[in-house]
Amino acid sequence: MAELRQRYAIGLSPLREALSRLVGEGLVIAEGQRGFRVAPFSPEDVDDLIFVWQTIVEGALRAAMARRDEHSEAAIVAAFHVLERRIGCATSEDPVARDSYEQAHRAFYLALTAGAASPRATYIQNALYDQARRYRVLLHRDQPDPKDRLEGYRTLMQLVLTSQTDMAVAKLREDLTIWRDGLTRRAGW
Amino acid sequence: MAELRQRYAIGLSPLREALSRLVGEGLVIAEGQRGFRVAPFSPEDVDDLIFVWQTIVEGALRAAMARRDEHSEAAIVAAFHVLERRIGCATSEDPVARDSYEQAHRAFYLALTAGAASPRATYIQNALYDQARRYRVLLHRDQPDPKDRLEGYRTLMQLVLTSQTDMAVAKLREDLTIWRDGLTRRAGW
DNA sequence: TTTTGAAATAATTTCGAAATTCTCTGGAGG
DNA sequence: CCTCCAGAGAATTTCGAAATTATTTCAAAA
Repeated sequence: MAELRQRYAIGLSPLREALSRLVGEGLVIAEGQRGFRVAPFSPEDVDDLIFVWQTIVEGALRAAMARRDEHSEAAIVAAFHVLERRIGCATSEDPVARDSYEQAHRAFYLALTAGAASPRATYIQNALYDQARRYRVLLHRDQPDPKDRLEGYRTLMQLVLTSQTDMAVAKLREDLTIWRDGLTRRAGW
Repeated sequence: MAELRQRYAIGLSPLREALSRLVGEGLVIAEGQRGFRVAPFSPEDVDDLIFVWQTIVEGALRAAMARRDEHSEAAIVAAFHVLERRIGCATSEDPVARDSYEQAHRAFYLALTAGAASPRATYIQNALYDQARRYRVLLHRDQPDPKDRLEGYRTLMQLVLTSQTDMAVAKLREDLTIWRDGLTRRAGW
């Protein structure tokens, strides 16, 4: 705690409060009278993360697509457009540029399910996205070609926009499986 | 804050920390420099709550049933047994007795999906259960006959134990719909 | 009469120190 | 040689006061 206090130049109270909220988001674990610690990494944790993400996104996506909202569809196209412009930043060395890509990437996935109009699903997706980031950085060096990834997102978007629900869900599942396998190989699990 | 500090006889630090964690569980909302407040009630919130609950439980239930774990099945039977013994406390006036029923009720639902072995799904289900409690108390006076409810749970359990996945999911969905309609009628929405 | 602005009030937020709790070390007993 | 227990040390946790920020009130001007 002393180290963190110095690093961020704040007192104990705001530090404890920040950590408490990170507990709620699953990034930090608190044990009574034993302080806070970073949530542990493990292959099982990755599987769990992917399982819940898959479940929530599939549910939200089906709900969103069942509604067929015009405004939501426009938002998806808009989010993809931004993602397209920033795809080049995905492998950048500049943290600011990479962050701008990550933001667009998150926004794209959120836009896909925004039509479900579920604040809780959005909140959970955001939390899971942050949790996945801890593993994503492990893959930073060896990622697939940005161009290919973009085409994957385009395919997904088009499946959503043309109401091919099951195909879209399958595409999501496929992407997650690829990601998981890449991570598993990279980490040597 | 002064009132809460008096009520629980604690200082500001633990109070703030407790509220921060409730933020993570969705029971409290924090606005910067404007303090904490109780998360608002609304018909839309009920719909969202039910939607996410339905999504998570369905996903976890399918995963759990796909595994067909012997130990998990035994845990379900055990949890139902406890629920059966405490069903009488459901409409009790004694808060302690009612709490023991609620505990068994929660444990039963958690047991159904425990086979999925997903810490995150369990965490989310617990959080949603706590959130639903805020609405459940509104229905406390006029609840269906405990005996009928117990039979509903028994049916659900048997569907799970006999691997009738789709039927079990349908039963869950039906129960939620009934609950929602009862709540909507009771609150005059 | 309505609006604007400033002072007063009341809230949230932060800080540093005190109190409690846990962990580690060293030694005695089995 | 291993186990158990007590004391010193280091951590977390809590407290009350100070500082910051938001809200309300009241008066003056448009």
